[in-house]
Amino acid sequence: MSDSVAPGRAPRSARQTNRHAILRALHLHGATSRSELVQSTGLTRSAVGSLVGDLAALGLVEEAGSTRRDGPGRPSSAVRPRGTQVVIAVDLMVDSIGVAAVALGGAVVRSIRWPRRRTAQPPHEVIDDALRGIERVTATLDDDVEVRGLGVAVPGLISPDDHRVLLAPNLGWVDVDLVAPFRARLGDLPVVVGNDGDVGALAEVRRGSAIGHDHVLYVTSEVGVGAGIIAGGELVTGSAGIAGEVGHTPVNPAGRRCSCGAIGCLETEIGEHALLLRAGRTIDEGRQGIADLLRDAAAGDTTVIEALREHTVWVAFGLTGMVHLLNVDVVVLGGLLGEVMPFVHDQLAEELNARLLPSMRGTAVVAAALGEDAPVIGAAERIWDVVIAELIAG
Amino acid sequence: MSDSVAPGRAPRSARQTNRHAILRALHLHGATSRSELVQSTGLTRSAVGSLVGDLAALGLVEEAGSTRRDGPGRPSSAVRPRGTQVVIAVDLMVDSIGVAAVALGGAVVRSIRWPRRRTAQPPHEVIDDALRGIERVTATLDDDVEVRGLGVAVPGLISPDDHRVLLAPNLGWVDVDLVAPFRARLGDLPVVVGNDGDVGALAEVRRGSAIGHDHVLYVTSEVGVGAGIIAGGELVTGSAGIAGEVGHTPVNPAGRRCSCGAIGCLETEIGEHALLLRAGRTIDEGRQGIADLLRDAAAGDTTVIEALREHTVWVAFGLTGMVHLLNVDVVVLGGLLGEVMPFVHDQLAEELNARLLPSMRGTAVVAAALGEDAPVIGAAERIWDVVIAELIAG
DNA sequence: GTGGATTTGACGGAACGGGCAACAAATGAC
DNA sequence: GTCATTTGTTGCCCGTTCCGTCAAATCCAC
Repeated sequence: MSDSVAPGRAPRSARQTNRHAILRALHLHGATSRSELVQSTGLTRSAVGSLVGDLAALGLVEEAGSTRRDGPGRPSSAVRPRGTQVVIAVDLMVDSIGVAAVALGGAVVRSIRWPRRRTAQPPHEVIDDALRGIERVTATLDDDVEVRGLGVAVPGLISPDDHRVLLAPNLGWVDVDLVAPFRARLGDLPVVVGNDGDVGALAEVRRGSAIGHDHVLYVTSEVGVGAGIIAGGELVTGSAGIAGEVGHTPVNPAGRRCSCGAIGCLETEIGEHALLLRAGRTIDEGRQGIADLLRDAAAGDTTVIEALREHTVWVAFGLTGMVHLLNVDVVVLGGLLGEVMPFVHDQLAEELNARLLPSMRGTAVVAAALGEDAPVIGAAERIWDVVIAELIAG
Repeated sequence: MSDSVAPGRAPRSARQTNRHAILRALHLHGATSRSELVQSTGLTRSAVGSLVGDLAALGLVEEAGSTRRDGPGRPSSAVRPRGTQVVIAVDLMVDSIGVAAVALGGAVVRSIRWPRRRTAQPPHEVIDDALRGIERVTATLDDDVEVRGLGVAVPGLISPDDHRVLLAPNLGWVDVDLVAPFRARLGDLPVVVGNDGDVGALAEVRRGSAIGHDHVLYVTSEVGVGAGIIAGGELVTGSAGIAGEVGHTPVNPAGRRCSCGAIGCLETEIGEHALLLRAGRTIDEGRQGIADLLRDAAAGDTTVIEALREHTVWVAFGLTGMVHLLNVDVVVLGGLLGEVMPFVHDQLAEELNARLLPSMRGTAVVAAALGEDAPVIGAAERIWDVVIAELIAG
């Protein structure tokens, strides 16, 4: 039970809470007028003025120009996060590694991505590769830019306590510590490691196609299938931080054998391999095979279109249980599931709605807006949450 | 996005927050020494003393006697919720109606339950029936007892905004307002209506077999199957307040036709009717049929035992997806699923663990400790949360 | 253009609540 | 019985927000 949550040891911590509320609002919504801040926080003009002054003194925000054209009255000055504060985000995917510098407020300042061999590789090689990418990114940043933290997205199970990678089957990793090696090379910056499904959900709900929704299910598939859950506006990571591991849920007793040993897991029905096999192709083609397949679908290849149709039946089948359990506003599909959406959206919406209870038929299904960048952006959001809390305390 | 959450307009609202923290701790953990409150809240002795004084002046708590026998030092006085503050909780089940008076701190002061015909009945008849029960309960309360609110549990979909019963298939109700009629007869008390699965989960996590756990899945079945979710210590009710409606999730394409029109819903595999049919009995026997069946199982009836075995396979199958998605500490089974646990616990734990990912194999499965009282106790918890917030504000 | 209405920002005083330190009270250990 | 230890109480201090007032900046009507 969340019990020892110390209440606001007012007044000092009340000010922290209020500073946090303002900085968080600026991070999430971008430039905001001071009068809007007064309304959204419920604080008085004097309090907001004082708090914004604090944040400006810390170099986190700046006030610039007036903003308002509706009605009389003195225009309110705009407060916006300064672009000189960034975090670095790293996304270790199966096929590629992405690195980005993301400013307070969510702007992606720099972003690079390069391919990776889809084979098991020892962690230290991957870490070195990522560090070279980080250096390429930081080298191009302006001199006055400060790096405040590092966020990492990994397709695996992450310990919520010490952020070790407990298991990443698709990378071939078992119990890998990423925090120490990264921190050793980057100074004592705060480092956060998150599951790609979890941070992907966070990215889509803050910067992507589910903005403004409090109840969101994000499902993504490459080789594996993962999900991220937002309930009541908060990320649900589960008891051991491994919520959303839906890939090995049994769905088809008449299905193929899964890498986990069971028969007919969701992953064996809606993962990349499943789609390639349904279309009569081999699973060795990887991302390129999927790209080829989608090009053929666009060209009208009936075999591929039929494979997509079958695939979509199983996607709807798998989503039904999750939506019934969670009652979300919107289901966001990333990875392969997002890529095929242009071809299957109508069929998927129809099949899903047919299976859902009448009360849930309004549930929207959309493709991820951020595509393959979702995890890296989500990793940035995760670390920004931590950094904001730390900066405020100082 | 939960955005307009006004931060602590300190200092006044900080005091509310602190009062709330203390009263909530007393409600959840019962009598607590003042020094324990100092530790758990992080406040100073003076602040706790002042806050407890407030609560005592409001008639909500009392200080009585000393408590401490470990080591030297002045013993700390115990603070405990006063039993003169109660809420009324009502549970409208398919087979029965329960009414209880529950004190601050969770003690059940009075509790009655009487059977109901398992047929559709117009709402006003049920409400009148419940009101008579409420009067029977309140009539026996001491004169100095104050009733502060009413909580209702209903097996149906409840609007989170106005607490209307949008749909209760097993009661035969569509869009029923319970709040107005109850409030009309009980004065302007706060009234809260909740789904039986949701409040059942709350009851088990606060007063039952999942105390202390932050991530809990509660699954219950009578005729229908419902679930309640606790994630991060908070009840997850979903976008429209109808999370946990897992009964009509498709699980068995080769199954029977469900009342909802689909084939092989979870409800048609693990509901009461499913078990009765598997054992070769008719579905008209209702609760009595289940009681007979369990008696026969205890007596060693092999047909029934085989039916329970099959039933359990499907329970494990259904739970697998939910546990993979939510990664809970513990799964609590109520209703029929709890009643059969003595016969199937080992098989269920084994089958579930065999299907779960290795990282989740520690997930515990237990029978609900509160049995059929879970919804009524949970309804009391829901309304107490509201009442506590109101009392604190005053 | 000019003056009034309106909204916002800044400043000073007031109230409120928790932290802190000193002291009194209640117990166990010797 | 004395001392160490822990707890409750009291008075004072300090930080934070709130409130009222005034100046500044804009829109609008004339």
